[in-house]
Amino acid sequence: MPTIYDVARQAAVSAATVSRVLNGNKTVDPAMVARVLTAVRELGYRPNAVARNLRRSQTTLWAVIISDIGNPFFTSMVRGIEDVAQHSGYSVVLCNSDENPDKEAVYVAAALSQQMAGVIIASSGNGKAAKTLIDSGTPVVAIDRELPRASVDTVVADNEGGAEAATRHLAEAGYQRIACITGPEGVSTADLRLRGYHRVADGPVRRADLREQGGYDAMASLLAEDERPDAVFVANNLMAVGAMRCLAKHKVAVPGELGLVGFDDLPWADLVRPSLTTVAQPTYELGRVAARLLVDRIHTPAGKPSTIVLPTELHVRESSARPPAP
Amino acid sequence: MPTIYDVARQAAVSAATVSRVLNGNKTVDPAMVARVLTAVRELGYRPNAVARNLRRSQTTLWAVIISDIGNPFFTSMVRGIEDVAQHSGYSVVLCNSDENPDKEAVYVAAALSQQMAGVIIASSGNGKAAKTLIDSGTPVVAIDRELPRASVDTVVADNEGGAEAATRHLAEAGYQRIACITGPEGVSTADLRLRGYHRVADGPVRRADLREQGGYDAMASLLAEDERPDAVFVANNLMAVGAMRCLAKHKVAVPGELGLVGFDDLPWADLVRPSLTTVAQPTYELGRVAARLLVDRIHTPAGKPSTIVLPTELHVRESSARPPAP
DNA sequence: GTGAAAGCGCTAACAT
DNA sequence: ATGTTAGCGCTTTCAC
Repeated sequence: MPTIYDVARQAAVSAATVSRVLNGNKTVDPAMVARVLTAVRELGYRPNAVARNLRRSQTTLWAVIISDIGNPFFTSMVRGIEDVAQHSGYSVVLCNSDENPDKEAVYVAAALSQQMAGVIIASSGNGKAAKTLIDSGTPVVAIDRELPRASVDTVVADNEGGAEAATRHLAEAGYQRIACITGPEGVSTADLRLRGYHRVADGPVRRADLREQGGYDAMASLLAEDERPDAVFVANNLMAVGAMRCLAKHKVAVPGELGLVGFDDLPWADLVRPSLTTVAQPTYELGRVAARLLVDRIHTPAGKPSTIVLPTELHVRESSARPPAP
Repeated sequence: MPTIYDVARQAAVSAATVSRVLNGNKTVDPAMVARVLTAVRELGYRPNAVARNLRRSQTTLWAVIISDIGNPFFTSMVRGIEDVAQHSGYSVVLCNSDENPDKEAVYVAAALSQQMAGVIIASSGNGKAAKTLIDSGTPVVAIDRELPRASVDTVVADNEGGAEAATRHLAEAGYQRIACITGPEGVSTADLRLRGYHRVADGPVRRADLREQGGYDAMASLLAEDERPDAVFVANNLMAVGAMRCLAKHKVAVPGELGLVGFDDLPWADLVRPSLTTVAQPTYELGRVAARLLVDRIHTPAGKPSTIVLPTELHVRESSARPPAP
């Protein structure tokens, strides 16, 4: 790999001049610019970003730490982030923590030691890992999930309101005994959606990991209750799929015997049988807003952190239709 | 941020000793090790990975360049890669090229200038970008899609065989006029699956981008033919979803009026209405194998590249059921 | 407008 | 076993 000195020699200028040309410094003689550019092309020179980052003690990389790469919710969010990042001259590296706080800690440490320009994080833990980031002065934006006890820019959906709307929708359709399957305690989305549910209903509650299997198991446990619920609000899309699978397995008719609403839309919620009523979040927009906050924070490290709450939207489909009169 | 010299001063040793301790060099006095570790903790010291990378002129980072983060096929693959990487001491950064060769080129350039230890790539273009990588000596593994005109380790599924099996399945079910929707010319998966299809059938063919909308449009165009096909083999999962949407929109009964088979399974292929017959690939395994090849290649840069082909499996569901007798 | 020189933080010869 | 020293490739004062 040729270095900047090789280019300098080839173009018969100093390394400083090459650097200026490559960084778009306007005070360079056009003739020299041409010579440098030619030399760069001839040698196939590529600046060493590692050296540059060391010298500047910063990079143009963002770490985006998400908790489940298999969840379409996150992938759409990432798209939103990427689009803004690209426009603002940053590259995005994606880190998948897999709902595992240890993995998350590893990625946080990496972001730190790699001098990432900023981090967008949907924390799967108590935010302890994220705290190191913030303390170190790295610009951080929390997305989807709030960071407990941390003063940091945050972008979330209206979890409580969305959950309330979903539960109310079930109640108004005539369901009597509405249960709730939510995520682990301490994950802000899980707690807030449970709270929204509790504004309307007070049935049996299950906590599960936020994956399909968790939803399956939780639903199985609800079906085993003496007095079965006649509707369930599931606070996460993947768990809702798991719940549906469980209901299909146990031959429980949806919405005949049991009504179902999920939180987070799925790209194929309308194609499944029955089609799934969901609380949709503006995922792409969530990503865009978070990215814009991060850009601002990088430019103005001192400003006061802001929290932005985006509205949700209830998509009514078959799974929550009015139950047959008793 | 404290540097290694701050730690050295605090522990009253040299920076070299701190470095030795931190890198697990066994030839350090246990007493000094303790002193250094204490100092590290007291100062909250974190090694600067950028400086280390510069000095060692290499990193422990892999770039994984995929073409569509929204496709569950890729996310499962990435999991397989991550699991092996973690075991081998590497971290994975994910780059989403969005089926856009320009974006891909940007990420390839980044991987190069960031001195990535290796790259796993599912190229969305002609592999021109990837060529720069290989020429520079960066260890590269092609996954899912072959890199044309490049001698490089490769892991793919049996695209031709899988497509042949899918088409034969439709033919044996009694379908007479089987069409094919495949991807862009030059994308190896698209071309090979088309070839597999042609081993059995010779109906109308459409090429579309590999996304849902592409499948929708292609199906619409097939429906507009004078002589409508009575079955379609769709060479990609997302396009299959688009095709299903189109058929639902036009009220074409599946499998009553038209049989359908997709390539690449979907986590919810069994939940949609009708459930979708697919050619499943061992996605997770694809990732694991690619990662293992990359580890080997990093250790043995000179060895001869190998190509590994993993078998596919036909998952028969409702969408391809026998058509009603004419 | 251009070049010389210092230094980002770390590691690895080399010397002791 | 430990310290001294040089240098990875780049950017950025500071002179001229």
